[in-house]
Amino acid sequence: MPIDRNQLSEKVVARLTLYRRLLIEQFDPSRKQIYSHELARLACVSSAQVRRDIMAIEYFGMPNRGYEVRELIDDLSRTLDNPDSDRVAMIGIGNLGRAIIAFFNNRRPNLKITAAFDIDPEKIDRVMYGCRCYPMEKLGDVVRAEQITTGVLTVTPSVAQTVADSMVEAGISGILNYTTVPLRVPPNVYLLDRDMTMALETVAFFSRRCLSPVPQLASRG
Amino acid sequence: MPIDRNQLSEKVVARLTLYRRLLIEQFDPSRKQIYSHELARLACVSSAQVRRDIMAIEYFGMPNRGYEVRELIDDLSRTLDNPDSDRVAMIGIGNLGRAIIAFFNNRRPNLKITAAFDIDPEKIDRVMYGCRCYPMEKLGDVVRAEQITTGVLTVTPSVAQTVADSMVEAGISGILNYTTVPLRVPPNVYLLDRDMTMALETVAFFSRRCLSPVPQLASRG
DNA sequence: TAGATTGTTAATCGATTAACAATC
DNA sequence: TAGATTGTTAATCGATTAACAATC
Repeated sequence: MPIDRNQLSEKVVARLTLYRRLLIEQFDPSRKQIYSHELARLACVSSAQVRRDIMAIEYFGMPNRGYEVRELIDDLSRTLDNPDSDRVAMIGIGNLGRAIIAFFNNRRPNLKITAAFDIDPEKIDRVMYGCRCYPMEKLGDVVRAEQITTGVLTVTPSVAQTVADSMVEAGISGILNYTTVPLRVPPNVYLLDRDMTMALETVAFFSRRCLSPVPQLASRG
Repeated sequence: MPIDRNQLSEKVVARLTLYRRLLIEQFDPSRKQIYSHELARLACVSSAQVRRDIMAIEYFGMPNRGYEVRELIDDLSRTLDNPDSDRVAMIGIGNLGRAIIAFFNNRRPNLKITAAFDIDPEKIDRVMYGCRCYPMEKLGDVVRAEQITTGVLTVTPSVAQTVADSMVEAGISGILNYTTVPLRVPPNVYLLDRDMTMALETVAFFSRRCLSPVPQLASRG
């Protein structure tokens, strides 16, 4: 029975992607099995957390034997991956946009940013790290033609909401927002805000007292 | 009576920094008062959320009058700002590190990255956006000399934990982690993980769920 | 069998929402 | 005074933790 995607929370999905990466990249490949506490150590979470997350994708281990690594990776991929592979667009090619493209298209071949958009005429038609830059007006056309579902937003604050609106109109249903502007999107579009200013100000605040904030651990992602 | 910093959660602090920025940058400066629902609209949160957050810093508005903007900004600053201004270091000057330095030292004068560290000899002693680059071995000395409390980590995954350890040893008590490695830090050090890979994979996952054959247009405007 | 690990259930905790009373 | 907004209290919801039973 396939997993119900809608049952998985943002945090769970984020941790599951981490578990898979750790299993592939960091776990001793000669080992066939892994215990929850081993994975927990790598991911810096509790072992109960790991077990609960894995149960959420309906894969089950064996008492005192742990989890079959190969099977676990496969089940994680079945849940996390799109059969038709995701296409991602970068909107805004400033310093940050370029850095993110370089970051992904160097290291993570399974998650590729295929198109980029900017208003600067000098950048149009350039290709960086296998990613071509189009003029902003072409956003709708390219997104539809290449069936892009996800967009990373790094434009200047003043146009952030406007550009986000046209992304939604073009059919993008997931936005990773690196601008400093809180975005308003319809409920059927998934939005993740990664405001760097807020992040650094928050860290600076808590670093002063050398005391962790009261509630939960810092959220990953 | 001063606010107890330790009572404020990570999320509340993040929203408070956002409210302050919105009040300063986006709110009509001729208006003396603001209602919670106005601020809520700018921040894309509920008005109850705004009221609760503001109550957390023990500033109180008046029924049917709202909040005094000037007083509210001052009280936010009293809670959020360090009297001696925070000093931030960037550790690792790749594409991402440079982009973040440019981002902050251009736009946000009140939060300056004063020192950078890298192992590449070519980068040593260069100055970018008012931020000087030192060799990694000088980390401890510079951090102590400049009284740096906060660090942004953008080094390659293989050395992330080692470098984080030396940051902690140097006296840094807040780390903003942009690497893909979950870090282990002592409980008296505040850690915020901002793994871009996890973020993009999570957005890609949920954008699929939202995908509908006929994309719904934004209902607003 | 004994010990370790797994999955399950109940308890706890925090954050958000809803309902309401207070007040300008 | 009436209406709108504020602060307070109770209810709800979700996530995590703790205690326990099952099993290899």
